[in-house]
Amino acid sequence: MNLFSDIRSLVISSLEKLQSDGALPKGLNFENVTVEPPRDSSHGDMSTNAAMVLSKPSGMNPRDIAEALTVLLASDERVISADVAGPGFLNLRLKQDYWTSIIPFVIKAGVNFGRTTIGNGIKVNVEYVSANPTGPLHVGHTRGAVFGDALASLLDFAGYDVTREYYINDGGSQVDVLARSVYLRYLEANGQKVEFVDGTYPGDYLVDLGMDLKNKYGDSLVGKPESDWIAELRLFATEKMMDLIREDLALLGIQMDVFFSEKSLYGTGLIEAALADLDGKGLVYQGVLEPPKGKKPEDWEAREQTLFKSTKHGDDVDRPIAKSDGSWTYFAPDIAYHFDKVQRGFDQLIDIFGADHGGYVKRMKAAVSALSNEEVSLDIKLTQLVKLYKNGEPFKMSKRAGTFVTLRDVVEQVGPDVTRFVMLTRKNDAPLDFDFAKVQEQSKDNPVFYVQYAHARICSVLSKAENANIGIKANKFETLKHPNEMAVVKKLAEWPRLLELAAKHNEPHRLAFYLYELAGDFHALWNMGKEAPETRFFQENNPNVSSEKLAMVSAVKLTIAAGLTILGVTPIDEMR
RNA sequence: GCACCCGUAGCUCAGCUGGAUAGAGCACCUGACUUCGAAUCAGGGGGUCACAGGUUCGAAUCCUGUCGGGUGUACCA
Repeated sequence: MNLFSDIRSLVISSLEKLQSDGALPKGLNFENVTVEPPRDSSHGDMSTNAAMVLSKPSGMNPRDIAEALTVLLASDERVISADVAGPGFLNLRLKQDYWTSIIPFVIKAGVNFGRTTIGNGIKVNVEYVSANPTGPLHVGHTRGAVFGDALASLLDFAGYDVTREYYINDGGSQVDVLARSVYLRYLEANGQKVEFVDGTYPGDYLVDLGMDLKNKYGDSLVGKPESDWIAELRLFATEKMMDLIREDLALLGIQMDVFFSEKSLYGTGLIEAALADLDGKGLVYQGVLEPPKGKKPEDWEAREQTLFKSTKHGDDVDRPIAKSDGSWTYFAPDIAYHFDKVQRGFDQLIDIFGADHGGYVKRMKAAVSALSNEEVSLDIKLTQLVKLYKNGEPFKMSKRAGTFVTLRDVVEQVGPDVTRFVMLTRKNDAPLDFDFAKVQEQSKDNPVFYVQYAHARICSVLSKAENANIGIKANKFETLKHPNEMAVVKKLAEWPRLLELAAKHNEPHRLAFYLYELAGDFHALWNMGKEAPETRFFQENNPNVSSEKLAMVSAVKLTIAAGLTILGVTPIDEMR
């Protein structure tokens, strides 16, 4: 139930009536006609731009269209008044009982309030995290993990058929580095003194793996050449690391549907098949790239490589898919991976990258565009840096020394709910400050708390009412009249619309901001009960009025719960 | 050099498909607790939406250019 789309339907059907009456030309496109809450509530309850967007295509004055439209709209039983304002805005005031009809609907829908079918079962693949399997997830991965997971839930709620996917980069040279690092730990377990040089991973999360290897092989690998153990250790270490990463994700309540191994693309003909597809479209050639301008020309050497003509699909330069020695670049298996996604029948692909991978956006989009004949869309969302603080002081981390802040560190300190919500209080492409002290603070300064507190307050008053045997009214809300009460009810009515927009733009942070606003409207109403006792939700001597107000706050509670659930945050009943 | 992201109140940020007088929070000032949970609320001051052009009925939003910040820039993944 979306009151805004209901009224939009009314506007559209009224426009059609004007057409059949000859007051408006036929063949107009109504796609851009919107019905939305006006910025300033003094203008009315809902506002439509119909007259303005149809002015040019119909060749009519916007005010003339608006005037004709008001007559039809004003005759609808839900409408109190329809006025033309400004250049041709049409402002509607709607009856109180139309707004309050949302309340029983919310109560019936529960945490499914706002669930829609606009996704229409479209198959969407959301790929996120996809961290190298060389260590535990750190705080930067956490943001991508939370964002991707919330986005996946949001799309699911909006009626898409969602697959959550993780691409394991287990095919490249960083896995050799991992294997060598584990080998060093193995030597250490055998009593040798070792040094972690040039690019090996010094983190102590590999100590246990060294011990495991010692238990398995004794000292039989000590002093053996790399060729004897590297393949075995690669496999062993990546499996262990993926176990670790799966555990880390589970701490945040994240469960992937698919873990896709890069390695599985090698030696199976899949890379060759993807590149053959591009070749068949005339997009692969042998060539030499221009040197990049403004950067270390002294290192530059002209090399002939296999290139993908990504410029044909919007990229700035063509991209190498094979090195000069003939082996694949990183891009080649990535092309094959996205080819596989296309072949699995997804209608839309979404990749979540860290902002430091922004340079790959155009080439990946070019690849998907080429591979799918422009039929599958790829949206790439970049998540910006997370800056850590503790009481306002920056929190240093150094990957070189192996002392980075892990996902586990964060979740164990502040809990999964706080971690998730805070990560969503910024738009994905804006940097985020994460202060360990602040996010645990129980004050208005902390949006997680503020929203949870509203939910808990409602639970508290509902349980009081229950003890007094006062129920929740199911229809006919006649006493909800105060502007602050109506503000809350109207806010509730906005939820389905907001959800659709958030899903359409792939922006789950909008839910977090909405919940903060809804909680604010609720807290304001609550406090009003001090000065105006007749607005209190629970009034023992007036069960009828109470049951209406309690129904309203129940609806607020359920909407908060619905929103938090999509974001992966548990609503809390009590905070004492 | 080029590409992408960003520039909105003193600070941190929202701002919907281009829509009306640009909004929150923090901080600052003033007020509200014998309370349906004051961990909250009400009110106040605070803006050249980086700058300059353009598109149009209308621009923080779209286009071009300039300035400033971040990220990335051919045989790493």
